[in-house]
Amino acid sequence: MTETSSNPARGGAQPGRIGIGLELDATHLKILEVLRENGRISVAALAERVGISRANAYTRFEALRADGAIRRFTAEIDHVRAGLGITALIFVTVRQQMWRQFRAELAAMPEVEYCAITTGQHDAMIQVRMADVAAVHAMVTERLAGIPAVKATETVFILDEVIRRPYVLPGDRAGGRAARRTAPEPTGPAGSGSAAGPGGEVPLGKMRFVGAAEGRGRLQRDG
Amino acid sequence: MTETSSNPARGGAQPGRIGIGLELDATHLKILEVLRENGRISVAALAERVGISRANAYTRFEALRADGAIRRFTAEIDHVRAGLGITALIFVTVRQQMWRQFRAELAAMPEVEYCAITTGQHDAMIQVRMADVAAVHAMVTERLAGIPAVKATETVFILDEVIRRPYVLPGDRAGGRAARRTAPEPTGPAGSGSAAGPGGEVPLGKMRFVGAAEGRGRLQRDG
DNA sequence: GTTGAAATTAGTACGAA
DNA sequence: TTCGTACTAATTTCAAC
Repeated sequence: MTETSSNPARGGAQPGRIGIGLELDATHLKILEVLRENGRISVAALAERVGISRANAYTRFEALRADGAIRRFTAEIDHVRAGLGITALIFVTVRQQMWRQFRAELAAMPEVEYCAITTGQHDAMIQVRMADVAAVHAMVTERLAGIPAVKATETVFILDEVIRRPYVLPGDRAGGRAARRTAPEPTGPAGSGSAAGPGGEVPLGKMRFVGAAEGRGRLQRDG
Repeated sequence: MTETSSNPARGGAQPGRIGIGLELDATHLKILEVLRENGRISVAALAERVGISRANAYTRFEALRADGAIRRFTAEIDHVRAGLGITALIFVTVRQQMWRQFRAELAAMPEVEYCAITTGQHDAMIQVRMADVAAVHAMVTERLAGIPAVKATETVFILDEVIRRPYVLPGDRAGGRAARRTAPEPTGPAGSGSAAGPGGEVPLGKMRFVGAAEGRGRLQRDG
């Protein structure tokens, strides 16, 4: 690695592209698994871990980058140590046909770590990291509220981040315990009590899949 | 870098720790900014970009790792290319006093990319990546439903991920356009007056901050 | 797809400002 | 503290197998 290491084939990974450029085999996935845990590992060490030759590792490594399967390498930073100890989720209802504006405005907000368009009651979910609660409040009321495309917002604070994995990969199948649903969980706690019984009936009634239309209108009518 | 590069001073970064181990100055933040964009950059190139000597860069680099400000380095992977094209958010209501079990079960689910404890209507938000919609359904109904600690769930699908930044850093202040809507914020947020502006009243009425108690009970009563 | 050797680069240790 | 330099070790590239 010399310098910026910008992805040379980014152009090929642009949205709208359909075809898959690269067939990912088991070796590719293994490489990704290692790289996910240690993005700074040398290709030589990577080859040893995956069990392939160095030249092969270099080839595949470069192919994964060129294909776009590996977007980039980054450092996981402790935001609390970095001075941004407050994390909040802002659910946004967007005025129809103002999506383009909404996205443009959002792109100009560096405090936004994540933004996804969702089904369900709201239209988008924004995750922000701030120095304090007041900053979140200011962000919502002064900035988001000023965007015409934003019809309404709902903010919740994140109290703790239990799990944070860089990226889930296929093959991340529950190798541990749990999961085997109706079957007897080995180490899993709670004996058959509330949920799935011996017969394996899962209480679906308490589960909700929220479609795009449901629930709308509660925050819809605003000034 | 030799091999796995496990953080040597991880012990000092364990949860519960209060004091700040390292005062982050402007140079540290600059290093983090570069590393966030290119986690595989060599320390030599890093030094050049930040404008410090190589020796200094090595010292600070190691200090940031030892302190825990840099948690680890990782590869950003295109999940669609990796075969996990469906992303969903699952909002979970957790039975009180069963949090420990909930967290333990969650830890055994590798498909979970992110899980945060939140205020608001629900208690936790889980983000999962799956190969297809059916897998999400199976995950919710067969796995989550089987956890006694899970009282109810609400699932929404992510249609598009507009913004995805590795980590927000202080100094990520809106330098672009936009935002300057009603109030002329200099740099930092949290101005004295929460909203307002010259003559610009911000419609606070459509904004909602959702506390921990509000809205509870809708999904609370289940079988 | 693999192995081995050459050239380049990275990481370390030291003294000086 | 930070910088500059020299030394050692490792990585990457390129070749032939």
